[in-house]
Amino acid sequence: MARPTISDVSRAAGVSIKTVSRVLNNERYVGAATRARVEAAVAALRFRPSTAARALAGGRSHQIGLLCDNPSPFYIHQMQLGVRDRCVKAGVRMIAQPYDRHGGDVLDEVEALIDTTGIDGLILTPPVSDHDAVLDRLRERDIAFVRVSPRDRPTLSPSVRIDNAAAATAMARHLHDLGHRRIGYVGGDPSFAASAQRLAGFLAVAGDDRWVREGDYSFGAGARAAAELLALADPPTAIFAANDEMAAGVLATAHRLDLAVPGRLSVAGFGDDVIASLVWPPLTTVRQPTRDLGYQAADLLLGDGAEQHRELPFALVARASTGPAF
Amino acid sequence: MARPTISDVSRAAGVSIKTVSRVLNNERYVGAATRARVEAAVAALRFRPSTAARALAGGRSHQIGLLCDNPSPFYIHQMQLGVRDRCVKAGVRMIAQPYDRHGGDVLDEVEALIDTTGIDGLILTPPVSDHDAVLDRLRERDIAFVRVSPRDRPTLSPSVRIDNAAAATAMARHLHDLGHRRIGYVGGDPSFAASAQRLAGFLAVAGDDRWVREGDYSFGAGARAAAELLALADPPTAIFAANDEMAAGVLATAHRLDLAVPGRLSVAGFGDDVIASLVWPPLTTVRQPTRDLGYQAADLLLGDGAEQHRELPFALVARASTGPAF
DNA sequence: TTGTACGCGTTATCAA
DNA sequence: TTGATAACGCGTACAA
Repeated sequence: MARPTISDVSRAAGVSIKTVSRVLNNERYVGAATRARVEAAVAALRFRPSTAARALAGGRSHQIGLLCDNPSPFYIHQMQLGVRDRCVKAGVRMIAQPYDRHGGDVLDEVEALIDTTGIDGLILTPPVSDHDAVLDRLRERDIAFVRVSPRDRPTLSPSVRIDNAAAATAMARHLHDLGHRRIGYVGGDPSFAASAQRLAGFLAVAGDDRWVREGDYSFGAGARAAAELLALADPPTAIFAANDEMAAGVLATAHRLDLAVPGRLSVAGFGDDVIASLVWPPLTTVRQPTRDLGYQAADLLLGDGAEQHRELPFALVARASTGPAF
Repeated sequence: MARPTISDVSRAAGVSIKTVSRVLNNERYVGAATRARVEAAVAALRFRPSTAARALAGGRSHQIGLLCDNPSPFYIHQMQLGVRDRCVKAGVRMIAQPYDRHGGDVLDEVEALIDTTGIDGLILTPPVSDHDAVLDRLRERDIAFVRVSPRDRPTLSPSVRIDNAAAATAMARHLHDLGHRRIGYVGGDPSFAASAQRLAGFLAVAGDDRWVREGDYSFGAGARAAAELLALADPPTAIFAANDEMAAGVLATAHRLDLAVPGRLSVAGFGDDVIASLVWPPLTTVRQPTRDLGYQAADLLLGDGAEQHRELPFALVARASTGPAF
């Protein structure tokens, strides 16, 4: 039994092809009885319209793209799940496109995606959300897009974000409130907008950058930065890393130096709270609601286009072992 | 400047539309000079064929699906990257479809995927690789598919796998060689074929199942099983968990009981070796070459169909802290 | 409220 | 080795 087509449905329902099409696309001017008969036929034949034919005839492909690369697979996964959920509800297919921000030509990939699939819109996550060449091309080609956590050009497109600076400030203040006065900070990959925002938020509390070190969101970077910080004459009593993976690295170094015990070094992170709860002692983290970012981004892209920007709340998840250290 | 079409290319190259099509599809019977001229025009216009039109006219969509759900986002991510790489090389688009093995109707999702996108083939990862209803439907509809790590029906389709039993045996033997005589085991979600295979491999060395406990691949399951095992009158001196996340859970319990120090409890896992290196002490793991599984699966699907099955090697990554415990 | 005719961009068929 | 023409399955424009 081959795949049914609209004309099969129209025959079964005793109406014209066009009427079936109207029902499928929720157009007005269809009698209730007619609509019911068509819907019954669609269900009976398990008919599903061909994306290819729709794209060719109508100019809409009912597909959207999701461009993702991130140091954390958790981030990518949650983002995919969030976007996917809303796509399913909207009857649109998500084309998740993992890409490599180091190798490869992103601009070319994006154009290939647009040209071959005919996607109706695109969701960009960092760091493509600030890739000017890509953004400009999307504008030229008049492709709708939503950016997740962009740094620049706020009016260019709808976007969703969390307030990274405020989140980092909240964590720094939390550590300060616990009694910490020398707080170390391990920064993230500067190609991500979030990195600078988090650092700024941290400095708003810390004041100076004596205990600030560079990182790149990798475990190794966290471990190395911690080694450097803890070798100082006046080492920090707490270290806040710009993501959970680096925080795990900090913790590994702390273990090596026998400092990973309650009352000694406190370690905090920022992220999806997955790694945070796997390591020991469990990290205190600023939890980023990644899946919600996906929901909101998809909603903005699939919605009526009226709304422009959404900011989501973050959560500070404090855990026992981050208590005062002296 | 709108997207160029074949007819733009044919005009630029001074040949017919059909000839351009021949070049694009690597068909025979195209003169070398003609081919060169067409290729030049394609490059100049940055032409890329529309998937929609190709699918409609030719019956091939140049798209394949990848159906993934897994307790580990690392697994999903690596699998997507592996499959994607080979798809790019083959000029085929990967439609990565994260699905939810608990909620939702997988069979329906698969059919929707096939009907709407017209994919030419499908890669199934556990646990769909053993979902009989899905497999039967794919056969009925004559959709090519490759399974990753299937348990049953070996002749049904090409497949790629690792020898889970041998891997678990290797780890058990490793622990035994280190001097461990009471080795605990935390099993995985029974809906995954790998779980039974790994348990069998473990038992081949361990002999009896006194220290075997059930798990579901979650951190909490590992933590609970470890608490149970370590409360026994004759507790294990090492615990081997069926994945790294449960191993991290075991470790958390060990920390709570002050056993996570060299010379006390040794903990081993199985997985992508990412969590393994984030926790402390670092786990000894059997590393599963997930990205390679993706490469091979895609190669089998996109290849000439001659080869049927491939088995990939695993690696035992031993780390310092898994030494003898007495 | 419903139906008819046409075209979207590509591949398949068949002829040259 | 090349080219003309008819599909593919659906949405759009317009007529009824």
